[in-house]
Amino acid sequence: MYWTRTLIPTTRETPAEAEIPSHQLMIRAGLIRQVSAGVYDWLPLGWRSMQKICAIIRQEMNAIGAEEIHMPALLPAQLWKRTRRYFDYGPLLFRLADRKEAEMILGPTHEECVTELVQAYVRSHKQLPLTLYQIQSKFRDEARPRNGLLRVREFFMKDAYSFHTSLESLHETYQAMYGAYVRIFQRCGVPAIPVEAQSGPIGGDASHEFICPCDSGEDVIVRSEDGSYAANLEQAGRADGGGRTLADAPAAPPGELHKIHTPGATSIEPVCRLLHVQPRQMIKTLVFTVNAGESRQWIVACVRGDHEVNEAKLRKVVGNMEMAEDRTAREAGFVIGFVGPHVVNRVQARLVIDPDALMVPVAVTGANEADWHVTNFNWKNNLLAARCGDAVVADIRNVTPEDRAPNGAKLTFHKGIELGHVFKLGTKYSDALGATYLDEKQQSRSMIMGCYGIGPGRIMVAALETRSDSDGIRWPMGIAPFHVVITPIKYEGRSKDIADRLHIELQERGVDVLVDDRDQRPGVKFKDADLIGIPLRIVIGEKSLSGGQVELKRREEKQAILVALENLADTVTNLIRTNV
RNA sequence: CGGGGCGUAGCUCAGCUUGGCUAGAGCGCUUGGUUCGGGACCAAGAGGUCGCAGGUUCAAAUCCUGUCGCCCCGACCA
Repeated sequence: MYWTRTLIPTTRETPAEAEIPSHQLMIRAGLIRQVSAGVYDWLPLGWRSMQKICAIIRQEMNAIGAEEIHMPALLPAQLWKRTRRYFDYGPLLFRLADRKEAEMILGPTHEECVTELVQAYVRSHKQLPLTLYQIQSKFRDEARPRNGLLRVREFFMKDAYSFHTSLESLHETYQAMYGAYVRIFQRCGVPAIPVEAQSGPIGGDASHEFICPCDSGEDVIVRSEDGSYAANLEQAGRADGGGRTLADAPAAPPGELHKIHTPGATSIEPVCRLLHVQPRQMIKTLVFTVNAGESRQWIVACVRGDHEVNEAKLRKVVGNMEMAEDRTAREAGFVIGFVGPHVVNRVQARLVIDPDALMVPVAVTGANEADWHVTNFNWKNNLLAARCGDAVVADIRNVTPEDRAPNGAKLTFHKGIELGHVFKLGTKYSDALGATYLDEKQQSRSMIMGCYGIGPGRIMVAALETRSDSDGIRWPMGIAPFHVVITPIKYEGRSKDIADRLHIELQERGVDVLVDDRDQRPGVKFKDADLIGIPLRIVIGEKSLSGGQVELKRREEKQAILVALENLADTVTNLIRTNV
């Protein structure tokens, strides 16, 4: 391809709205252009890279026996109502109506669609296992799209779905996927750490995320120092998270519950400042609700003042709850901002106590009265004596750097970008949509499913975030828009002839070549070549040409080497083959 | 959804506080010339509904109201 025949709108200046490096570079190098919040055009360079990423994904999917299909992005709402996700997915779901007022959605994921497809044609255990995948646009009406391609409303996703007659078969495919994912990220040249993620209905090791460690990431992963344990923050367990019961509450020291005026201090920090206590001496009390149809159950969750409630862990204890709405909670008698555990003496609620909160012998906590807290709170004195029955002790908080991994090792925290997710689904969708098969004994059974997603756009973001330098992008060879950029100092005369010839010669060897045929000063061409980050650059200039040579420079190295023209094609193809 | 910020040339921004005559700069673009190995220089040009609507005023980019869009922090979400 010739530079003047394509569209590579590089810019010297960084657009104001781009904050993270990958976003700035994608715009400056002319990879993408924003159309609206979280919606982007893919320009030629960006699209070339995207297609290479997708090609790698396809090869690895096909290699483990997954078969590509394509499903629509536009889906009938009806299908999603059958699994209730139409209601459960919330405002993240794009909803629209067609001209007949029929409700439609834009798919944020395709479990319903693929399960419905499979139930239509697969009836026998002889047809299973089966793995189908697609690479396709997904739509999510994100509350706040941000950070360029990191969080967007329309994006590509590779989503694969597998169907099985047994957990063993599911596990086999899961392992194959896991292996394929490792190879995909490796071939794309981005680091990706598999971490334990929330496991859903099957439990155990049923879910892994692949995270690229990077400061711009929105996820937090926790690793043990010895590298043997890695999980996302939501999932991360700790060495002493379980085992305690109410009976372990520290004995009651002497002293009465003491009310103290704390006007306007509705959170831990101001209370600590006002009363000169440490967060770890406080008990943080949060109110959640479980809405089961018409009935509503209140959940009061207590963690130590310096800890955070982990909603996923709490959900495992109490079922599908959510943070209580401020107004309704107040109406029910919770003085939001000043709630203490003993509120359960007044309002019917289920109490869940984190072990560390339980072990605070004398605590400061809310007085259940606006602008008041209490000191000298003790579980045995002030609560358990009366209401031991409904309370449970459970690990419901995020781990902190002070915690130890389940295996006892020290923990480290990293931010990262989620690139992919493998997940054992179970029978949630096959049950809801009737995806059943007949087994050898003519028994009808629900298929067991797994699902496996990758965000190709995020792979690109991760590559740019982790490899760029102050001059611009440094594409990994495997996903670079072009392998080589040929930069004639002057695109005329002998230099032009050689550039054109090399272009053909390299292309015939399957090399992707860009010739900078612009009538520009060399400095401009060099700066642009660095910015768009093509891994190899061939400079054709009088200096070396007189000796029958051209300069070959790798983007990540400062120095160019001189290569004789007749050896160039071999040298280039070798470099491409040996570089990822 | 809560908080903050911004919409002026293709891009980055000034002008707005204190209303005033023809709305500016740099980059980019066009033409001509001189240059030519790390974002050249000279000259001449093209390019603007000042986001949109309404209001105040003799007069609005500037003040007021509404609205749309975009960005950031948080909440939500995987």
